[in-house]
Amino acid sequence: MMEPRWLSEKEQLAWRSLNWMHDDLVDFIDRRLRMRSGISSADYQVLIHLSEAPDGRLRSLDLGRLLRWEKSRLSQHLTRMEKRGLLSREACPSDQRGIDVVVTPAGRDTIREAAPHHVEDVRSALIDHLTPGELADLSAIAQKIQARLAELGEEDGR
Amino acid sequence: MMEPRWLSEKEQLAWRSLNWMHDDLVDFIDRRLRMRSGISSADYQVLIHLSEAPDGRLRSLDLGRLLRWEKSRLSQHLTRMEKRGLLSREACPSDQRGIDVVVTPAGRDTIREAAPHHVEDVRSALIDHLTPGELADLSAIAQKIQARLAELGEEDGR
DNA sequence: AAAGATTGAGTATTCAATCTTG
DNA sequence: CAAGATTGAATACTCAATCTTT
Repeated sequence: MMEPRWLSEKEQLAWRSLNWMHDDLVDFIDRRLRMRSGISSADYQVLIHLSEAPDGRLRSLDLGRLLRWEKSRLSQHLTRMEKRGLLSREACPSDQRGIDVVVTPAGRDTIREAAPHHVEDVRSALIDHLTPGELADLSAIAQKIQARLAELGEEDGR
Repeated sequence: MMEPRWLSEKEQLAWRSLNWMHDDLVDFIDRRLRMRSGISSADYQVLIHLSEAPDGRLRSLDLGRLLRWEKSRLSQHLTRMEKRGLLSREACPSDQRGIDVVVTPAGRDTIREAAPHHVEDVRSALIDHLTPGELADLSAIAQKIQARLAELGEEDGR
């Protein structure tokens, strides 16, 4: 068996830094949202997608695609948000199997209050703290890795 | 109230790409570890730190610092790994309040089998797929953001 | 009282099984 | 049977309360 190509110091640092940075970033954003607006990052994503859709309404299937969530995760999360009065579920007119998810007035109020602060947090932690060049580099690298992972995912599934 | 500085298309893309990339990356790494070696990424991190420590032994407190985990998360995770025979807990000689965590022979076998494949996965998904320049950029940006988040964390706590 | 660690309750996420409609 | 969605069980993480030792 071949001797494995272990990671160099630099490579280890890159891998660890990426993971730590992202953990810290997600932690920061989530904490700020919960403290100020009483919602999680997941809640925020759901509400943003709904509030940007025509009539604040989206088919559950489409919402799931936008969020890139598994169907059962979405279903459980919608149940919790519905209980809190942030959204409601209605029968889908075109396909009786589907469900329409609709943001409530309370949900609109919540996202209208939360969004400006959330954007400021993303700016102060990430966007405004990098040079335009760094931000462009980061964006390009992220997309390159994503494309690579899509390749690898196809290999796995084949 | 001031009109919020919404994110531009480019800024949104950077923010979304970073999140998607990291989610996909974590998913890929975790799935490969579970399929091939029967352990999660969290298990892997615990075992790596233990197996690199003298005598495969680490104080719970130190292990927690290395992992950057909350103490209760660590405790619950150690309980599960202990049940599976990957590690054991022993009384700490120097401080009766502390606990020593020790990797078992089974734990050593597991990590010895898993590590080379894991490193290959990190290489194929991230390291080897980027140019040295891109990797250096990514590493530098990640560290810069981490430093920024540490600043912001202090502001919050103050 | 503070430090190190564990426990139990509440919340999230995933997987498999199920149910209804196309 | 396939597609869209829900449910229940199993696992994971967080928070607050607790216990023991310093």
